[in-house]
Amino acid sequence: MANNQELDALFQNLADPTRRAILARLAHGPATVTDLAAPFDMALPSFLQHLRKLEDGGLIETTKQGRIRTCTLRVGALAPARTWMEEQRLLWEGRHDRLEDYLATLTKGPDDHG
Amino acid sequence: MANNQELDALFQNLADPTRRAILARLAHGPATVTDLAAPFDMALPSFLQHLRKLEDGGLIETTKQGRIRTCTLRVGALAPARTWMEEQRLLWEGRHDRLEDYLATLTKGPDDHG
DNA sequence: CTGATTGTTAGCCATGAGACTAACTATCAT
DNA sequence: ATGATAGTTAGTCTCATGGCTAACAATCAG
Repeated sequence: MANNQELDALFQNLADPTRRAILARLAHGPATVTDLAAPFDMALPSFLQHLRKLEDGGLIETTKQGRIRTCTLRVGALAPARTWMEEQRLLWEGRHDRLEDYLATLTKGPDDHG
Repeated sequence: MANNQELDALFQNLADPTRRAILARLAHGPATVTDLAAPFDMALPSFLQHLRKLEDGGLIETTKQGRIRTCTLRVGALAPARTWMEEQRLLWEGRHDRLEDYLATLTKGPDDHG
């Protein structure tokens, strides 16, 4: 099971549309900073902050060669998030059995003014 | 495909450990505000803000009966997030074919200081 | 060396998140 | 009515986020 803080950072990273778009674009293959930044109506330094967050969160890797920095997706970085969601779904499904049971206790309560 | 803003709010909601814990707890069945709040070392108003965020984000539903507010999970609320991740994964896997190709272009570059 | 390209750093600013206390409302029990 | 219980509202505080400009560093082309 992933650490709480890891999930915090992961979901936090995914909570931004710019960063999700970056990931989606990188999914098609590596790209340079300038190429990545082009579609966004945003100053470069602002954009770099997003890249840094993604890198800090382990979602991408970057390497610099000359003045060109190339960004690559870190496949598998999303795994902890998927795992958490899967756990949730299993719990929810397990709960279905008990739902009817719970509803029964409600109608048996001392007062239902409907 | 889910809207960007919907995903923003969804992932933002999941980026907090308190809120994830609330969801995990609710996965076992509905609970009242006080019951939910008990395990957290946090003032009630602070806790309520989390509940409100979850409700605003459509992750939970709440109903009040007398002075008791009962919170319930909204099953399926996580679906857009799961869908986005699944899309990502498909893209990544599709990319694998082209990875070797890409690496080939690198080694053919003007300079590899390896 | 000069200048363009590519990225980086530093510093500023507005906003929102997430916590708190204090005071309040509404319900239930007696 | 009184008081306890359950939740709410209002207002404050601090810090992180995400944007900007301006200036800088480093590399490549000529």
